[in-house]
Amino acid sequence: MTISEVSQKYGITTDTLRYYERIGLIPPVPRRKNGIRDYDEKACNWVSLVKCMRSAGVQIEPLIEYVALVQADKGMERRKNILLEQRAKLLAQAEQLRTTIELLNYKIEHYEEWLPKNK
Amino acid sequence: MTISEVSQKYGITTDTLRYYERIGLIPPVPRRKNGIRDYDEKACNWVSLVKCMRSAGVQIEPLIEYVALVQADKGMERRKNILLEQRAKLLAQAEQLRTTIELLNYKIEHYEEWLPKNK
DNA sequence: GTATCAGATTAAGTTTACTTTAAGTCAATG
DNA sequence: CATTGACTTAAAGTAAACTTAATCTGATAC
Repeated sequence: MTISEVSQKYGITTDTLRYYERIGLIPPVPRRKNGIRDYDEKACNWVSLVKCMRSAGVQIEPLIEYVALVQADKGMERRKNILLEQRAKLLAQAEQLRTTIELLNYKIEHYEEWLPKNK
Repeated sequence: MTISEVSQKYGITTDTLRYYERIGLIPPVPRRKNGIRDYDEKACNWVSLVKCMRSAGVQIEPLIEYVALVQADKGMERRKNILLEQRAKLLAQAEQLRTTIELLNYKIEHYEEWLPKNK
């Protein structure tokens, strides 16, 4: 799979895909002889994982550490801890989101009452 | 209320409070004769609102527009739309968060199974 | 009365996460 | 066989949201 196909499939620009690889957010992608990237299933799965994490707002730094540990096939405890830490953050974020959505619901209702009367 | 009291109350640095005011994210705060800010209840409520929105990830730009409209006491329709737009974004974000938390749950479980056996 | 400390302003600097630019390679098409 | 278009790298640039630095003012502590 070429980089532009992967780009299309996951909605990530080719620039960003190369950037992710360069900084170690995804492991090195297999290449053809001429140096052109040829994403296999494993590489795609990494892209998919990173896309999921990033669009939830997981930071790049901890992900880089995680990816490096998986590559080196070590640090199982540490890897689990990274996942636990990130999940904790996302849970807190979800809670904050809930609160703010409630507030917005309340405010929007207020406008709903007000607008028909005065318009 | 002084700026440092407000800072403590909401967990926002004084620098950030001044920054927010400067860019119009909160309306001008009342001052004492010597120019020192004296937050009244209204000002505090703005801080509280902005804190809530910002910690949920609502962008500054739309909030500035919203605050300006409220200040000018106009654009009710537009104001409501801003709130609707932001709520829609937060709902989408909440959904993405849910997906990613699920994925993390799954992965963490996997480590939970694996670790006791091999450690 | 002078030192220190909260508060003020303006402008420049920082961080995170990309994005764009510059410059080059290579395969295929007209 | 030149040109088009996708691919490559390295380095510089950008956007959003603060943060820090430099400098100043005025009130209270010793």
